[in-house]
Amino acid sequence: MDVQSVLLGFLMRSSMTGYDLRKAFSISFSFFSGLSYGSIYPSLKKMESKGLISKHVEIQDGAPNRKVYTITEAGKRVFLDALRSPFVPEQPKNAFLMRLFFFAHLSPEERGATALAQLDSVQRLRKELESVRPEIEARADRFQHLCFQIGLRYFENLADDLSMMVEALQDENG
Amino acid sequence: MDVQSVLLGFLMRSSMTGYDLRKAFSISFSFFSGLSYGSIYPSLKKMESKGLISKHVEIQDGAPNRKVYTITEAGKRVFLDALRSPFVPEQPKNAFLMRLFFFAHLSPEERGATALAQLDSVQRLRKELESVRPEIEARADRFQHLCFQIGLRYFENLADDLSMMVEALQDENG
DNA sequence: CCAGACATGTAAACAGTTACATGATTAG
DNA sequence: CTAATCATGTAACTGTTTACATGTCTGG
Repeated sequence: MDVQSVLLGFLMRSSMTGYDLRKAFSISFSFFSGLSYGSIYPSLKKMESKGLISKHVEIQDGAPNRKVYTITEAGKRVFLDALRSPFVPEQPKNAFLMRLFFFAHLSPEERGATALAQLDSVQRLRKELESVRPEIEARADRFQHLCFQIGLRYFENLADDLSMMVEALQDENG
Repeated sequence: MDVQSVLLGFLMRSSMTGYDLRKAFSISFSFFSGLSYGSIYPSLKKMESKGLISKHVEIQDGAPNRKVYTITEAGKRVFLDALRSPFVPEQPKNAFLMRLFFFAHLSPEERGATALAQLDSVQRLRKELESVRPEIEARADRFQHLCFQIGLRYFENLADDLSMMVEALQDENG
């Protein structure tokens, strides 16, 4: 799903500025990496020129004027088409699995330390996710609820795999 | 882990051509998406100019000459450093989760069909992975073995989540 | 005879991140 | 007083895919 479709999706709910969209994304998809302004603002510009969204400028002094975007009928059609289109299943590039693949080149100590570091960071992400759960679920519909659960389970499964590995590696260190 | 480090990793095992490297990658990391020539050949050129690999040309007639690359001592150091470097935990962008997030905009039938399609494609990937298992494990060390198992389990977990979802959506359709 | 493996590479296009540039207001 | 939040945007860079370009050999 490309940036434009995601932005349209959020605009289905309510009109927003680029700044707001970034926040909405980073809250709702806290298990993903964020969306940068460098990709949001150019996308909004493109979508406006294609007539998928319309802009309303709120004059402010001091701060830059707020540009509030609203999805148009054409935009809604494009969004729904994207949502219905068949998708190609994604295969994730996982940096840890790639490292693991070459683990034989490291010493037992280095392997243990690397695996432990990965486990730690996965646990940290998982706890972070759990801590924002109430905030997310407060405004989530049942699908968004499910989405969060699947996202969370992904980290839980990964953590399980990694703890198993850490134990195995510790055994070999004695 | 970037393309260059991965290529160096494979060259640690034996000298190869760009063509061979692509095959090695697509076999070993069948649970990831592949590596294209458009990213392999330029990477090899860069690494050669940095002295990380050296080239030996085998003249062939008819077919283009084979350019066999061998990792240098400098290349080995760079590879090992990359393997030991602390990594940033990755957060996957999962297109299906993004769609799921906006599922409320679809009809119950469309939701069912979309989830089923995703389940199908995950199952297909999983079966494919299972079918190449013997081929992979024949030449794998124990870490590569583990790597494969974790990759496989990722798809198994995903399939479990999805079947649960498909059932839930079928219930709502009656 | 045709598909697929072997083998190399470039160019254009596309997506996205990071860093830069600017500056007011507010909460601790 | 200082960090964070609000608010916009551009430019340079990096990485990657897709399509183009070329041609032989081998197995079914």
